[in-house]
Amino acid sequence: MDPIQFYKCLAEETRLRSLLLIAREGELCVCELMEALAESQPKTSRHLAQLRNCGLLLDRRQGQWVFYRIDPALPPWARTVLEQTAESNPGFLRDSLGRLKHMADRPGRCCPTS
Amino acid sequence: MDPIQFYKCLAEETRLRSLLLIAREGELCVCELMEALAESQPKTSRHLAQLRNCGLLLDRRQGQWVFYRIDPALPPWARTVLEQTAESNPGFLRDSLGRLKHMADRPGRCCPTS
DNA sequence: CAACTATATATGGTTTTCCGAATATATGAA
DNA sequence: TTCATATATTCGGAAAACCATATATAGTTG
Repeated sequence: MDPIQFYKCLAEETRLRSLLLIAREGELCVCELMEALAESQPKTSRHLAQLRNCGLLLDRRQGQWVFYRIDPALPPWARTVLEQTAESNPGFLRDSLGRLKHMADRPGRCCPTS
Repeated sequence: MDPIQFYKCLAEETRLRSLLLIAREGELCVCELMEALAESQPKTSRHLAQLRNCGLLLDRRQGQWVFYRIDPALPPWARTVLEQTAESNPGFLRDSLGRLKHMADRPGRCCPTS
């Protein structure tokens, strides 16, 4: 994991929020992230694709939905960075978490999360 | 410290190398960083100014030289991020540290470092 | 098969970032 | 004051990142 590429991935709101939300929730699908972030579908999808291409996220398809999770191969130092950021900046995710909690009809997971 | 602004600062080679070198050495002047990074004077200076304006670095003038150090007000989580990055990516600074060690006529510090 | 939902991608344009070159400022020495 | 060194900043252009819109693909349901 190249540090520069890693930090470029974190240096944008949609991507950083997505990463921290996914790290916290274990797994989220695109429509859940759209709701949590209050962003358009193409924008959400595009940034998730970038995070997958850079090796930060893995995806799995379950029916109509695609669920993203942190790539377990992500090096420990990078995980630590994500954890520190989330723990020390609770306000950064507050609104997104609120919208996620209140979201109706969230798709169910068929397979246990990590 | 806004996480997005912080990560934008880290998402560029000259800036990330400068930060990690300064964190490791305690204090470095512009000409030392130019040598370590093998970059031009305006480029080096411009990125350092940006890091100072964002609250990551402080500077002090000593004679003809300007020494930069990590701003002690930097929140602990951000320091942790820098430490983790440096510790876990030794190769990232190898060449720069080599050039710094072999640099001739490095300016002396008059005042004790932190 | 058609219709619907969820997701992905392509296109074109706007904004941001980055850079080199030139110039300006500050300090120290003569 | 003049010269020399170290650093900062300005300017114009090039490159990269980002976005909204439109369209394509995949899966589900009927």
